[in-house]
This record gives sequence, C-alpha cells and structure tokens, in this order.
Amino acid sequence: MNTTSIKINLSHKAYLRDPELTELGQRIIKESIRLIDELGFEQFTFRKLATEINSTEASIYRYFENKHKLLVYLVSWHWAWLDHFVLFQTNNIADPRERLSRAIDVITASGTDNPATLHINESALYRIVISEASKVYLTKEVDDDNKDGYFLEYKRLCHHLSEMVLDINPDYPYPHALISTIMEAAHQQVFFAEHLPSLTEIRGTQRSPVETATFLKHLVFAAVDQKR
Amino acid sequence: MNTTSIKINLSHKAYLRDPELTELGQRIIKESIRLIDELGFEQFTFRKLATEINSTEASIYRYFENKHKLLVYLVSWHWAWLDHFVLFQTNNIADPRERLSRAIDVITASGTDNPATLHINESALYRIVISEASKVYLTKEVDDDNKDGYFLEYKRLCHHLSEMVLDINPDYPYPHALISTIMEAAHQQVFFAEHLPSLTEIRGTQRSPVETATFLKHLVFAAVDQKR
DNA sequence: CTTTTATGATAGTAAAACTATTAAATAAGA
DNA sequence: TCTTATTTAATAGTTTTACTATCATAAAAG
Repeated sequence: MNTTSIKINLSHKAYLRDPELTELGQRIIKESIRLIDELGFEQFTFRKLATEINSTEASIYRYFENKHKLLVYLVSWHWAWLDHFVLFQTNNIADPRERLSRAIDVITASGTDNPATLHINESALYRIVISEASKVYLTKEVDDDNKDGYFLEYKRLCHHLSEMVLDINPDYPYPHALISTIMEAAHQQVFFAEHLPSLTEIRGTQRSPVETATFLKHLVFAAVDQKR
Repeated sequence: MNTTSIKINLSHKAYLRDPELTELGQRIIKESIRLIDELGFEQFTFRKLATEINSTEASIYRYFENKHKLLVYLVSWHWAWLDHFVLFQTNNIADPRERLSRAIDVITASGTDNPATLHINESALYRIVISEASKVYLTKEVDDDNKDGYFLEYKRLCHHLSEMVLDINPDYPYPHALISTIMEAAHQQVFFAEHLPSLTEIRGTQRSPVETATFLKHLVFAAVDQKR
C-alpha cells in the first residue's frame, strides 16, 4: 500500500515509443502481460491485444515493432526489477554464503506477490518469464539483439550473482557458467514440476519455488565448496 | 562406412504418416533438418520446405499436421538416438562414476559427427536441438503433448542418467532434477559460449563441448559427493 | 491561435497456415 | 488383364497473421 514505486530503467530500446510515458502505452504493457500469460506467446497477437484494450493494431505498432520486441521489453523489465530486488534483499548481509543463499531465495520466489509495482502484474510476468524468456534469445537474430543491448539486464543480474560466488570461493573456475545454469534451472524446475513431473523431484505445488531453492542451494554450495 | 544403420523407433506419433517409410517422407526429414538449421524454426515454413524438395505444401501436411509436430519428431528422434548412443558407450563400464563421466562426454559431444545414420544429418540436428529443443515443451499445449507421449524419449534418457547418479550415491535426493538441469545446461552453455559469452567461462570454439563436459562433471560430482 | 504530436479509423498487402477438390499413379482383387 | 480401391500429388482456394499507408481528429505545446 505504501511502498515507494520504483521506476525501472532499461539500458536499451526494444520499443519505438516508451510505453511508460503514455496511458495507452501502459495499457499495452498491462494487458499484454495478461494476454501472453493467458494465451502463451505463440497464440498472442497484436490484433487480439488491440481488441482487448479497445485500440487498433496500428496504434500498438507505434510502440513496438513486433511482438518479439514487446517480449524482449517485458522480460528485460523483469530482469532489471529482479536485479534491484536481489540487491535490496542482500544488502547489509555480511556473510557471503548467507548472501548468496538469500539471493537464491529471491530469484526462485520472485513470482510470489510484490506490490512494489503499479501497473505491472509481477506474478503474471514471472509466469511469462518461466515459459517464454528463453525464446527471447533462442533466435537467429540473437547476435543482432545482443549488439542492441537486449540482454544487458540479464547479464548484469548474472554478473552480480557470479560475484557472490567469487566472494565465497575466489578460486571457483566457473562462476558465470554456474550462475547462468542455475538461473535457467530456477525456471525449468518450476515448469517441469508442473508439467513434466518425472523430470524432477520437485513437486508442482505452491511450495515448488521453496523446494527449487533448496535444490539449487544444494547444487551451488556443493560446486563452490568442492575439494579440488 | 560399415557401421550398421540403426532404425530408431519413437514411442509416439508426432506424424500423420511415417516419414521413414516413403521416399518423400525421408526427403521431408532430411531437408527440414537442413532448412531449420539454416533459417531457425521461426523463419522455417512448409512452403519453403516444399520448394526445397520440389513438392507441395499439401503433400507435407499429409506427413505432419504442422511445423511444431515436425520439430517434435526431429527432437524426439535425437533423444531416442542419443539414449541408444549413451547406452552403447557406457556399456560394460563397471565403475559407476566412470560410467556417468562417459555419459556426460556423450551428451555434450553428440554434435561431433556420427555416420551411423543414413538420411539424418546428426550434427545439424544437434544444432537444432541446442537452439530449438526447449520450444517443443515451452507451449500452452505441453500437457496435451505430454499425454500423447511426445516427451517419452527425453524422459527415458533423463531417467537412465538419473539411475547412474543413484548408482554412485543412492542417497542423493535430487537425481532427476540434477540430470534435467545438466541436460539443459549442456545446450545452454554451448549456445551462450557462441552468442552470449559473458554468461559463461566456456569459450565458443570447437572445444566448447569438451569444456562444457568438464564444467558439468565438476558440477555433477560435487553435488553427488556432497557432505550432508 | 497555430502547429506539432498522438491516437483512431479505415483500408490494404504479403506471407503463413491450413483445407478442399481433383487428377494421376499405383496396388489389389476378380 | 481389367477394374476398382487407395495412395499421392497438383491446383486452387480460405483464413489468419503480420505488417504498412493514409487520413482525420483530438489534444497538447509553443
């Protein structure tokens, strides 16, 4: 109710016109999150979104070149927000081990509520990130998109987490590989728990983020503490 | 040159008509692998494929309902083949630790040649698996597709690898979660090495499968050997 | 009060995704 | 061998998606 709303700034322009600055833009963001969550990215179209917000395809195209760039925007927003949230939640924790543990809790639990954001439904966005985020980079345009800075938010978050790993063990040889692996696993395991349960011991319940965090901590601390 | 060609049998029918049984079917498989590898799955269409094989869209639709099912077929074929290959390469290795180590080599190196298959270009298919395999399950139809058995080959492979984990440490609590995590990581790390190098220590060279294997072995053995 | 800018309304194109119909080729049965 | 099913291919659609262009109007800025 009285949390200060944070303005998330992205380091790139996946958009043509900043949607944060207009009422129509904000409706595009808000309703696209609802619709993509409901229909999945493949079934989501600008036409359906236009109908939903009582506007036109042409108007939406003035904000985003295509639906892929809109997804880039949404996912980047999530990473930027999560990066801030991790920083905030791990601030002032002296013990590096405790700090990383806390960070893992945050990245796995980021779906559960969060009133800090006004027009963005973070838990719906988190579900989108679970199912759709990897489609952002798994394309033939990945190198161009990378040049345009579309993955900076994700890289920054991974880099922050990698530094926590190095704070525990400066000699660990694969901090970034380890972090990118568990970042992806954080989503996969929740997805598997719900849809392909034979691929994981984690159960598809409300507690699956907690169980996922436990598994990931096992894994990360085992790796970082490994005898060479 | 004189390796016996193996007929891979899939446990489901992603196809309408078995492409292995006709000349046109085999051309569809062979050329779709080439085209998807070249264009990426999003840009790949049945029209382009039809042109490529001097046939028509309608003819291709008699084999596969849509391009998603074709992808399911290709990816399943890869998992079934890889499962056989892992089994073959780990056969008669008594030491469970050595067996898992060998298995990790196989799943990370599966892109490098393999003449065992006649009309299927396994190294192109492996590149497709790296970039497109997760799109097979990251859809709103995942539960229906799962009921139709589309993921059985992947699950079987993961289960075999999980059993190797339990052979090393029967008390390890997350064998399937660990294996599904490293299976996905095996592709992600190769992809990151090539396109998003700041997310991993693995370098995008010809040796990236070897380096990935080293990283994954570190991780897996650390987890499995962990002091509780 | 004028000019820029944003949105809306309308219409259109090109390609993708899929379907229906018919023709030709092949195999099976009498 | 001839007829009749059946399979496969070719043609020609339809519908939907992904966009683009144009113009009118409303609102905001100068």
